[in-house]
Amino acid sequence: MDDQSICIDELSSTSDSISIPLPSKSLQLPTLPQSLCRLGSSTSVILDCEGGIKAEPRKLPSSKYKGVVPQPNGRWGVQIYEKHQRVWIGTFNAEDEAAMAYDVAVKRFRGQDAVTNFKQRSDTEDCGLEAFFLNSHSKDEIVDMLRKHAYYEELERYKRRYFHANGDGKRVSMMEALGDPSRLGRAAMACHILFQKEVTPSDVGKLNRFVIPKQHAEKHFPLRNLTSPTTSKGALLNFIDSGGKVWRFRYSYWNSSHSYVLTRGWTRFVKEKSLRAGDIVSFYQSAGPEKQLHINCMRRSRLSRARPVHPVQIVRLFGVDIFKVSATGGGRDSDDG
DNA sequence: CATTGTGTTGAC
DNA sequence: TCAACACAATGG
Repeated sequence: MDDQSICIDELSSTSDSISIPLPSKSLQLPTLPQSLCRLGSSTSVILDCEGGIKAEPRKLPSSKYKGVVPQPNGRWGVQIYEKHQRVWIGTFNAEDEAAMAYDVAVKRFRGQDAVTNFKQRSDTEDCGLEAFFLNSHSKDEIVDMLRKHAYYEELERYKRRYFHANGDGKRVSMMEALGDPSRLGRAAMACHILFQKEVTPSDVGKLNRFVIPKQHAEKHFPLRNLTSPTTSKGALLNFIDSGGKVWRFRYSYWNSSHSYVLTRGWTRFVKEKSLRAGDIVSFYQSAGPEKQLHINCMRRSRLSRARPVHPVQIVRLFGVDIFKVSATGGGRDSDDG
């Protein structure tokens, strides 16, 4: 039951060509995850083909990693699927290297919370930077880097810029880290803010409803032509929070109070987020064909107390809120909420 | 020529 | 969506 009947033709004198020695240090891969040192690629075992001398059908050893497929020459191909179509990520000598390439691709294609082969780093700053780097490039660009085995080189280059600007130990904002404004422009397009609201006591009370200011509702959530299933009872809208969790609310118009509201599911959100009156709830939408809606909330703090919530520009990127404070304001900006 | 990565199919 | 398989396209 063990085998997948892996028979490698050893007809040729080239003993086993399957186990590829890791290219000692082909590229300084960033701290290969510990978890990958198991089983390895020891699939060079030759299973006895009972009595059979017949030439075996060269069966390629399948990879234990997602998105990784064996190549006839013992190398490993990487592919990801999107919209019924395969996107080829490239070929790699090491199976682990291939698996990591898939992880990079899948994070770019499906977001930070996508299923990956390896456990992702827990370093917040590092992850934030990589997320930013990833999403500052198109999918094509990322795929190109991976194909050319230049992704980590490029990423390190980007990080060096960041840490250099940060040389004296002072923290800099993501804004500054970007350096290239055009990059920010493109990245910011990935997700833009629709509107914010300071929640009222009744929004977090027992009514299980959140009132969306009419102007914002009609502008961003027109009930008429929503793509979601819309009935007389309203529509179901999905929102993704900063942790990648999906929240589904019923969205409808209450004739009695002439207001647009989120109802079913709202209390659950309030409870999990420990939402309190005065907190700020923000709504975002990703650009592109997806138009995915996002929701995020934050404790009333310096931000909203100093000002009536309005004057601060916020761009939410990849789970990170980026605050652009007017130069005339505090003078220095700071991230780290 | 070696190798890539596309065409295709069938499972989940 | 996904990988297994076959093999045409690729390019050095």
